[in-house]
Amino acid sequence: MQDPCQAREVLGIVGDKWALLIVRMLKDGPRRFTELKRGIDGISQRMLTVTLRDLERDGILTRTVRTVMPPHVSYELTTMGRTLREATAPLLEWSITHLPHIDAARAEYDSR
Amino acid sequence: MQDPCQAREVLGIVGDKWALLIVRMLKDGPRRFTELKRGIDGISQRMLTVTLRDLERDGILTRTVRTVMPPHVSYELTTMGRTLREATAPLLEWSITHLPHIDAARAEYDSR
DNA sequence: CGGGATCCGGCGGGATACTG
DNA sequence: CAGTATCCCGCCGGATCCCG
Repeated sequence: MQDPCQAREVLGIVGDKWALLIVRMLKDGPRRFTELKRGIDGISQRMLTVTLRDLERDGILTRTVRTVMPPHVSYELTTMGRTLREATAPLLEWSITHLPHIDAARAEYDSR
Repeated sequence: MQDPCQAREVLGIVGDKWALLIVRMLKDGPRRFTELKRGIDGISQRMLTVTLRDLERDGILTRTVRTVMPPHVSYELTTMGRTLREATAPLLEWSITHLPHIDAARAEYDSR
């Protein structure tokens, strides 16, 4: 709670603008690569791949490959991933409720 | 809760790796520029200025200037800023408790 | 003290083409 | 379908100098 250095490391995960969106998309169970790509508006296939690898490396999610044709790869939150998802839930709720205020504040700031 | 587009906008704030650290530093009341610079390890003067401006623009904090010599500028969370701080608290707690696990997961992943 | 202005190097990340 | 590989541009952000 009082160690800023530790907090900084985690912001390497959380600060990634795609990571939290991926974690959020996995909250109701495993998803396939293409499902994630369709569900996360604007993400390139490259960034989806890279971010998924990072999250797998960090132990946030697991990658399961079914070697058939066509391939079938699914991603699922680990136990730790689910706790992360819970920890970020308040933040996402905050987002929804306060975005109008933020937009208003910006508009007013810019008008000066 | 179910609008990913809105969530993305807020990640513009949260995704900034310095923003949350600044918000966190202001949780116990107003701080001066130099206090923040000293308190946030590794931040450059430029990024501190830029990030503070952005947060002011978004209505997260206020900037108060006392025109004396030497100048005295203090930053303080707005009401909305304090709610953001509360919303991010679980995430910071999560950080502290899970960082060892993340490091372990990384080490194991890299060893393969 | 708390910035603003400028320069510039690195890399984040998009677009495209190719594979098992 | 789920990637990898390559190219390449933009801008993030550090370093430095100046100012009220």
